[in-house]
Amino acid sequence: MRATIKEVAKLAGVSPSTVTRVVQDKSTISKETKRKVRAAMKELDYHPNLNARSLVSQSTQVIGLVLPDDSDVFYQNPFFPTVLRGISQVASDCDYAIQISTGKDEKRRLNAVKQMIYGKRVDGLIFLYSKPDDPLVQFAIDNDFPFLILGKATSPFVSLVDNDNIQGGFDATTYFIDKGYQNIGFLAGNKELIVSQDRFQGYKKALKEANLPYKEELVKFSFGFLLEESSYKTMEKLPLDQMDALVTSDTLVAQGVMQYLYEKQLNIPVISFDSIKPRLPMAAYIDINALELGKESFRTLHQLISDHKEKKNVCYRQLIAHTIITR
Amino acid sequence: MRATIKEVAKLAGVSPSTVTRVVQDKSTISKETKRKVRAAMKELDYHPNLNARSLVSQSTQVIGLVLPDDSDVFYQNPFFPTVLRGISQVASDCDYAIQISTGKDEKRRLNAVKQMIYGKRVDGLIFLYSKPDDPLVQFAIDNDFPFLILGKATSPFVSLVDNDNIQGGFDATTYFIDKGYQNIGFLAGNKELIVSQDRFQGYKKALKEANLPYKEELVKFSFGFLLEESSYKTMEKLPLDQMDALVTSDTLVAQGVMQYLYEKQLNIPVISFDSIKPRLPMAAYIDINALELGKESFRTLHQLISDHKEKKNVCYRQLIAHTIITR
DNA sequence: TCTTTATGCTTTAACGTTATTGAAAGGACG
DNA sequence: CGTCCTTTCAATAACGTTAAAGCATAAAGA
Repeated sequence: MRATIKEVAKLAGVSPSTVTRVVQDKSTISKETKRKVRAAMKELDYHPNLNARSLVSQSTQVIGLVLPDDSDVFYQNPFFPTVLRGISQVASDCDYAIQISTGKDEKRRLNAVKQMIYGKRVDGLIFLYSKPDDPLVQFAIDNDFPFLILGKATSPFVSLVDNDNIQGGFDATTYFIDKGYQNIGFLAGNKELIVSQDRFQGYKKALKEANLPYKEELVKFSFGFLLEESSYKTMEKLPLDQMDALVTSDTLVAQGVMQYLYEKQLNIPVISFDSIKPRLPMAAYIDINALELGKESFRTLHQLISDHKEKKNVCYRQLIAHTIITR
Repeated sequence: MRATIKEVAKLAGVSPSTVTRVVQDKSTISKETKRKVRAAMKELDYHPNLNARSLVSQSTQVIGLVLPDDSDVFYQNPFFPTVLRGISQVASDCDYAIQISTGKDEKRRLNAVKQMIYGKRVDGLIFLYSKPDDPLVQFAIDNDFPFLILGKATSPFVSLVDNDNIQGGFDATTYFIDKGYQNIGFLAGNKELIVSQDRFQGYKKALKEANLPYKEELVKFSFGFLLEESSYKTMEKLPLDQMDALVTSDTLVAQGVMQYLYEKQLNIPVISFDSIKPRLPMAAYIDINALELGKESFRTLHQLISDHKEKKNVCYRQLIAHTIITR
């Protein structure tokens, strides 16, 4: 049986609350008392019961991670483990533990989130996905619970951490401009996605600042369930002979593009976005720095949690810088 | 502020312990009392404080997942999210939550595990990796804490769930034998790994049962940090002209092999092991069923936890069947 | 000398739940 | 009519911790 704080107190010849004060190391305690208490803790191999602590202190030092549905592609994405690592690294440095919530369907996931919040099992939540009108996010809002979305905004006034896609599109395009290319194409995935829109916006901005003309015929959006294949096909519609470089918005798009270029024996330099080093021979890629995204998520949530304790109602929106990696 | 059990009791006109009994739904309670209590719970939107519950009941309904080091390849492996999904599915059906432990280095991860066990934050642990003399596993053993390894045995008497690699090697080889091939090669990764050994054993067993001769020259083990490349090179040492089919032990090995065959324009059918559908044009692959591996892990741990409560000291070793997927 | 202030510790009362014990009420049975 | 169950509930005492308030003692200032 594990030793309790009372036994430590008795052995050290002090009261339980003194042991607490030594553990917390915040109040004024004499050297001698500290020594005695620490010796007693060591001798009895004392470790506090965190449930008891959470019960009285109203805080758990645990955060919850809300994962997307099982079916979500996110799961197969190397982005996910990397973000997890980032969160986990900072969390463990701050002595926070991580609880995750996932499940077969939305009902179960909502249930898990309810348990976390109602059951007082976590101090805050990070949503590792973003979709409009998500009931789990809404639940957190309704309960005035500290949370943050890693991704796009789905409602006003929610905090979030995301990568700067406008800047990304800008940097990708500028990379080619600096190399002297004049006719730079742009091929993105689903036009409805904010990611695509933002990167496109960055693309246009780069052209404008370099005083290069925007040519509509060099821009295409592909769509379809199999993005790789639809991008392959969209390539056929682009005037490749008038293009000397191509910015793509996505790993899958890039894969379709590269496949096409390889088969047609074309040599157009391509830049894309990814969170891991792409296996394809691209000119360069924008590394979206999933690790830092994870780290900053935790830091921001941490801030949100302490703000919440002080009844402050704030909203943080952080954009994480990427790195451009050239071959 | 959240309603407590006392307020529910007062509203329903019963004692707090009666509310508990209604929640647990195990004792004999009159229909009428149940109705009143449930109505009160609903009206006050009551949800129990799980920390308080855990404190007194000495159980948390949470399990811990111990992930490997950040540096581990496992992280980049699609195996990981799938196993996680499997665990999570069954866990959520059993009303268990999941806490994860990972971190930059072993020291931090050990710390996290200590917090989980000492702090009474979880009822059991699943290790999502297996390596010899792991201090975290040893810690669980020393503390007589219920746990299970998803993977190979590292010490005697530890419970585990793993895929049946001997059977896998056997089935892979038999697949080719049934097709009429007589000269089946075997190429594995690191010979020291139990996985390689087991699959090799299955390979030999299949040959023997089919009364085919075992030809040592058709068997090679490659090794090196970059398994894909070393496998590519090992291919040069195999007498491919005397071989009409090849069993490989691993996705990465298979990738090197396929690359080699593609470049040399050779047409030797290959079979490999994987947890997702391989992108390469292989003859077939052994799907190691990561989802079921995860599910069974939780079920077994669940059993271990209740065994532990009854002071039973048992050791389960489950092997999960794979599926053979042909093109 | 008397008050103030700082230091160091203890006492007390929670936090919100559940397990245990036992008691009241009602019925069955000899 | 008393005894013995059953059923149904309540009272009480934990579970292990911390926050808040209070009480000494010693040092410093007036």
